[in-house]
Amino acid sequence: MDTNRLAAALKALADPTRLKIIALLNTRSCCVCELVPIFGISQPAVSKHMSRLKSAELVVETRKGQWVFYSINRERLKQVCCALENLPDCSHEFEKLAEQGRLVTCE
Amino acid sequence: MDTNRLAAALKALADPTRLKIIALLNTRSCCVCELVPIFGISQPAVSKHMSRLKSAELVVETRKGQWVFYSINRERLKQVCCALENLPDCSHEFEKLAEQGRLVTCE
DNA sequence: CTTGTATATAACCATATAGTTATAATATTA
DNA sequence: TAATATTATAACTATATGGTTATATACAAG
Repeated sequence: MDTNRLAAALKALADPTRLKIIALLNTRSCCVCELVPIFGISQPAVSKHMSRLKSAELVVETRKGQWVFYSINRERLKQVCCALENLPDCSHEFEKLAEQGRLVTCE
Repeated sequence: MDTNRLAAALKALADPTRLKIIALLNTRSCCVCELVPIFGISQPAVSKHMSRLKSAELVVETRKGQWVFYSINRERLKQVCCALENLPDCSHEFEKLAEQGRLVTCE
């Protein structure tokens, strides 16, 4: 996963409400109307959070009658963790700097 | 690490520029004047990014003469990964919902 | 077909964010 | 001390974000 994609996924996670939603879904799938009383924010606010998490592929939705159940995408979450633990090598950037004589070699 | 603190740390990481800075520092410590030509943004912009990373304790600074070298705080980054991999248990929230008769038990 | 429940979307608002330029502060060097 | 280089801060701007209310859509049950 390149840094741009990783940053986008982290952005989806980098909000206290969405992060707790992910923690909740890690325990059990649930629907919007269950999340509303937990967070004390409006139903549209919860829907928007779910939409962001869905865009980041961190959750998947399944309609069951009038309810839409959201489940965590553990694969994706694992990918994010792995990407964070295995940051891309950037030596080439330092080589470029060296070529340009911009490398600061201190002491 | 509670979800609020984790969200704050993720926010610091959830930006393409800062994420790449972290990747660069993972290869080698460096100073602001080296980062400026890499990203092609202004020096104050880089300084602000470093300030955010420092606030999140993801980097530490060391002044060496006229330069300020920034190094990655691998411990902290590891903490973030671990926290993401071990999300807090939220069963109590579902128990509360059940008590309130708000749990949606579908099918 | 109408009513009620659940969810999504639209329009809006206040605040946060990532950049800019200008300037101040810190350290080196002549 | 004066001049130069590096970094940080201040003030500003445009855009993104997280919330709101109002409304539309989807499904279930009379």
